Amino acid sequence: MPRRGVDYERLRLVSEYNHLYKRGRRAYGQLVVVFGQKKPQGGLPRLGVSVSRKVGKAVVRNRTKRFLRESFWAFLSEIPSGWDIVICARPLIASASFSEVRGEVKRAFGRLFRAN
RNA sequence: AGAGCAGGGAGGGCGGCCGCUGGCGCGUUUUUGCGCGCUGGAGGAAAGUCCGGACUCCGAAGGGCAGGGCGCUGGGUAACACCCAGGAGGGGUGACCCUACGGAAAGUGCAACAGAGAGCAGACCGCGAAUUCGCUUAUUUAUAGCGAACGCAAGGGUGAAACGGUGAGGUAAGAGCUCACCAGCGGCCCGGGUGACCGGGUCGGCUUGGUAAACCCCGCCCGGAGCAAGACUAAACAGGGGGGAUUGAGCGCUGCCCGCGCGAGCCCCCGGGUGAGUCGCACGAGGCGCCGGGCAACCGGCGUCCCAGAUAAAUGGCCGUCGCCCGUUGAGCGUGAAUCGCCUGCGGGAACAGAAUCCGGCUUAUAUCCCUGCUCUGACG
RNA sequence: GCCCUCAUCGUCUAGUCAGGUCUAGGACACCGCCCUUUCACGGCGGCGACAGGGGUUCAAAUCCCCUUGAGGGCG
Repeated sequence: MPRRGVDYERLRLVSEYNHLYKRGRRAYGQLVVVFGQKKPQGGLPRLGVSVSRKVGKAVVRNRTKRFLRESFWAFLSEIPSGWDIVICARPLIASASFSEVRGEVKRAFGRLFRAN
């Protein structure tokens, strides 16, 4: 398995999230909504995760975020470089297992990158 | 063996691969950063935010009113609405459990419906051969009967609640009207206890209801906001518009007053910009062990340990194995027979729940398992 | 994270502070009947709620405590 410690970064600024929500490309699923856009300057792919209180309590939200990050790392090699990704959880994800979440993210990524 | 009471504890272990995050060291790099190694990384409730503090700012934390909280006694504590010990009342056969448990003869208020009457109460049915009047019998009186006035509150009935209970005397009928005992209230005295209170004696008037999680009275406590508090650095926008007040105005920490402070340019609203980083931020009323004091909560001494610190926010994913629980396979074993236990194979399950300034409590949620002490019932000895 | 507010028929609300005439009132909606040739309007009647649990009280939508669910503010 190739080493993948370095090859992504995290989104940290509120303005970057808002920019993706307004300008980014979207892919809707039952459990998640994925926003994405290619940065003009390129670089490493960056991930942001958003889980609102509507999803559930703190335990559920934390588990959901871990599932989403784990899914992102699983398909990191399929993401073209220079993309910013935000994965938003939808309320139904609270009762899903990890394999279901991973499948959802895989399908959403497929739709998101299909045009490229 | 069954049922139960009280207290305490655990909240899966080990290993592999891939990852996340804090610290330290080394290497590399102009720096940000990156790599490697070592090491730390959720809970008993981290939760609800219901109390109490620490801490920070508001002026140095002042006074009064208003407002809020608490409420048997003694102790513990930084503090508490918490904890410990005790008292009283109530519940349970019992082990034990529960209690916002000051004051209703300081005052005000409230009590629907029903009922005669609901707070210095009242008379519907009823009771009444005393007293007065009328009528009937009747010459009149007496007697008897009926009705009314009047007297009474024992009995019936209403209600959540009806102004002590039982017995005797008393009376026309009755009534603490009188007496005995009992219950309850108040005063005084004696004894025990730090105290709440307990035990006993004596005297008194004969009884004086409920509600204070209604207002209130009494005693004690509380200034307000909250780490998104607050301090600093950097960057950026603007140097704007409207209004107020104009000399003891205005402002300064909830409402008012006093007091105090600032005080010539101030205040309020609108609009605009940045919304990045450092500190606060983890050594503390700290954990563990031993000894001593105390019934206990807890306190003191000594030794030892450093044990999460993010900021779109860290503990996860996959797998192996052992242990636990549930279901099930087996002409297996205890065993003679099992629905009981053990072994074996297969399948499934493992709760409540995730630190965000930090502590002490309370409350609520919690699969399963373990330990200690005690009670009741049944059987056997 | 910290600090607040609210919860009543299907919907919007009155009543809550000062507990009792509350088997909780009104409007819209819904159902049935009347009116009309029919629909609408109008009239009459009906259905239908105190978020859940406990406590105080003779008595709780109202007072107190806990839980649950919505909504808001603070950098």
